[in-house]
Amino acid sequence: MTEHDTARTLAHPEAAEIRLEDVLHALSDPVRLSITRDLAVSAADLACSHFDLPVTKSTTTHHFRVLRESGVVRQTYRGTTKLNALRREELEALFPGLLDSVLTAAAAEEARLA
Amino acid sequence: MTEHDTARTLAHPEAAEIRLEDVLHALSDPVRLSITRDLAVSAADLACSHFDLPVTKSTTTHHFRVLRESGVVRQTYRGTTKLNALRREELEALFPGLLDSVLTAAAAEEARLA
DNA sequence: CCGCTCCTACGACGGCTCTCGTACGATGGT
DNA sequence: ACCATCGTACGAGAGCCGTCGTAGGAGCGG
Repeated sequence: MTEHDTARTLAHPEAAEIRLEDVLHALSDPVRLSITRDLAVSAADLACSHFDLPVTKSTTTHHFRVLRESGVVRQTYRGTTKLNALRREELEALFPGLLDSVLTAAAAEEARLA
Repeated sequence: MTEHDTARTLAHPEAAEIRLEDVLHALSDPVRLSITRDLAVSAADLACSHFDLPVTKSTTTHHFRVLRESGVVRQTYRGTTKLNALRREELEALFPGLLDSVLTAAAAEEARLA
């Protein structure tokens, strides 16, 4: 290891390549929506292992890949852990208000069903 | 026919039964998003046959059912034709700003890719 | 009554999705 | 050097999804 940024890199779509349908599809899964909400309220990036999800690690990996490939999150390796961050600014520039309204809607629905 | 509202009725979810994940999933399909956009800019309700979609009638029926069962549209029979209307007020009450931001995002993406 | 149009039902097919288990690579600490 | 931890890859299975064709029901107009 020459540096600590020798980390493997992950394929992310450019902002211009992000497709609305893919974002909506990514957010239409309960597990992924939950991940997205957790990221939204967290100040710092979160490691995959920080999430308490009702699925196995294999499935968790799958969901994070869907979120990354759809452009919802950006992932970077940091040692053995992988950090996740919402691509807020980019999504806001592409689809103004969309992410916020989905997050608000998710919170409203949770409150409504509780 | 005793009246012209002898029309068969269709099962719609109550407002309280509408689930965010179902709405997002409904809107994540290009055909259904296109239908939704057309309904949004139309003053009156639109018959299924008014849409020029790249799929057969069978598939069109399927997509309208997904939209109806997810709570995005309300469908009523009017003679032989079936009229479709967005459930704007109900969706706005449940998920404020969501539909508008999706519609705006779809328009933005269309402009961006053109 | 007959036909026309609009839409539906059903079955089918290919493909994608969500899920898992097991086995493995990569990193960092001891 | 070793091992523990974190995440990945791969294969597999069950189920859903989008698509179609064909056949048929419901209503309208003649």
